Amino acid sequence: MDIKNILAEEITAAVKSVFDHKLDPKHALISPTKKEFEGAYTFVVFPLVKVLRNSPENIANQLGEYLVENSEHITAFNVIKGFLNLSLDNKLWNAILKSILENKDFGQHPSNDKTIVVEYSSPNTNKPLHLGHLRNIFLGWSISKIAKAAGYKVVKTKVVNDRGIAICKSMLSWQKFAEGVTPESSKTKGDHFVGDYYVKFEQAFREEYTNWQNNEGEAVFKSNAKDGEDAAAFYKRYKNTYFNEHSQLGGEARKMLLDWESGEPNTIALWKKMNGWVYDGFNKTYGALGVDFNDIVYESDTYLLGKEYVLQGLKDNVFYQKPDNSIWVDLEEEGMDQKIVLRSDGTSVYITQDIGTAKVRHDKFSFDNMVYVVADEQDYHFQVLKQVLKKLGEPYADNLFHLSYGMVELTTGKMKSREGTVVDADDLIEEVKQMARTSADERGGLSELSEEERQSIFEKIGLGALKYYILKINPRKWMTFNPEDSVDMQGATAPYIQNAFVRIQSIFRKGGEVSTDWNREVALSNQEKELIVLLSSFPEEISEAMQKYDPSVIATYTFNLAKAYHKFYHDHRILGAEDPSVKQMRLALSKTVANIIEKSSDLLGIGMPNYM
RNA sequence: GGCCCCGUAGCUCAGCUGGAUAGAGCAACUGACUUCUAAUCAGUAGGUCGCACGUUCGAAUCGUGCCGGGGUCACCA
Repeated sequence: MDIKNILAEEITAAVKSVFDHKLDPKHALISPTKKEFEGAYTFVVFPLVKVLRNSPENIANQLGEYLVENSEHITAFNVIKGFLNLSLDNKLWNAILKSILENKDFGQHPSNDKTIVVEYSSPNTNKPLHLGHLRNIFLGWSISKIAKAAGYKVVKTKVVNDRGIAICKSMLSWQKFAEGVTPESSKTKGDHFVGDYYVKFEQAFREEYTNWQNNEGEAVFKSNAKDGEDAAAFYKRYKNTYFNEHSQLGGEARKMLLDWESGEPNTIALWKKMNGWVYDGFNKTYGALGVDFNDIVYESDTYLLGKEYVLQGLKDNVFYQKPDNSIWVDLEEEGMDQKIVLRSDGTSVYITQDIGTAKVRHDKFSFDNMVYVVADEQDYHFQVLKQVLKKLGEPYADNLFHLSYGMVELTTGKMKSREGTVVDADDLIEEVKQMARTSADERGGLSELSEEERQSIFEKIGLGALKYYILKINPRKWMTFNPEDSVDMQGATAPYIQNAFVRIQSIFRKGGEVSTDWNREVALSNQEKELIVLLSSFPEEISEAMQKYDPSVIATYTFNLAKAYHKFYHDHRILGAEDPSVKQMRLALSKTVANIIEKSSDLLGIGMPNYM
């Protein structure tokens, strides 16, 4: 039972009957009436003005009169300009409330027999997760939940970048400096432990580079600097070349990478050991965040993938080869550049792997859609990937979606790992929980609960606040992370939403009992109707969030629902309602609101406490 | 320079598949707790929707051009 559908049908019938015109469903624009006007839903008649060659007021008035006369649901109407505002019968409001209360799966769309693969998180194994990863993880998790609610079968996956020069740096650094210390012996979380050695490598390398600059580097500077380029600028630009051509440490790290690629047993053993430490650490973080995956792809398994497809593409003239044997694709007709797809030595580049991974995934899951949750600095890469797959004739190429999200910046500027201005994920998680605890202590509640229960509540509140703070913003936008705002507990925040839920739980603890059996003629207040309108729109909100790949749609919706409830709660007595039927209706309404708040928040990965 | 994204209240953001007088939250100020949880509610104040043209009954929303900010254009990932 969906109000908008009911109204759309009745309005279509009215248009047919009054004007003998078949209303285009696209023109059946029905939206909740703005608060300052009388009525629950509004039909916009402007699109009919031209075809009916009549004034908006006339059309609206005639339709209104017809509807009040002929519809059992519509009790009154008013017309303002081309807006036909309709009031609905109490019986309908009560019936809708009952149907939502009774439908345990309300919001869940029927299966569409489609599979969607969501790739998110995708960390490197040389350092711990930070704030930027959190935005990625929250978005990926939420989109997975939303897709499921929208009727998809969902596969959550991540690509672990577990190989390459970066992890070799950590390995080499550990070998040189650790003297056998392990995460266990130093009581350090594994990913942080390995990250520390990565930082140590960078420090040692910087020292080495500075030394070199003061000795044989000077000659290189003099012979290679561009006109007018000063030493600082030159050495900044030259850093990579130095690493590859002069550096002792760089040489050792590259040697390690070659050993790894050739499967040298000691190197492989060290690599496995250190990555194992990192995974232990990551798993703790994922656990704390309440997220998981169905499928994990390791780059070490896939980094050679895609080559065969590229060679096939070369045969099919999708690609072309340069004299040095490197293989390229020409996308200039599509407004893009020439891109390399296979190196001259025959090894894969980034995009080669992505081509391979896409194909393998399609073979494995026969997905209909795939979403890559990846930061917007890779917009161009995904445009290219999509176009290349299209050229290769992959049928799913058009169904790839890059959920491109903006960077998270700090109030002090960009996060830079090299400058140590990165907000660590684990630290942040601890801080937000602590803030929730401090806040609860300040208001003196929850003292009667066990420490275990309190801990669980603070996790929900603290993490909820953080998740909501990040997810409420449109993914596309860059955001500035303000630590104070992120743990704000008032206004458009998770705690505000949780508080609405908790208030409802409290009512039921104080003796409220839900029954589906109440007098269906009970009159509802405007606020009660508004709540029902909001509840009814939950399935649509899910569709919209899915269609836009945007969890902020759900975040805004959930806040609006909580807000409407808080207001209702303030202005109405529930347990102390004047009439038993009214009381039952309000209990049913409260229960339904709690259900939908819980489901809707769950789509954001935010849990509801029973007390706060 | 080419391509892409962003620009709405002091701050953070909704609204953008054209629809009513552009909305929230925060911050500021005022008020509401012997009452179902005040992590709440109500009120006041706050706007050249970056600028200019155009499209039409109607533009924050669509188009074109500019201005400002960012990203990207590696045999890195």
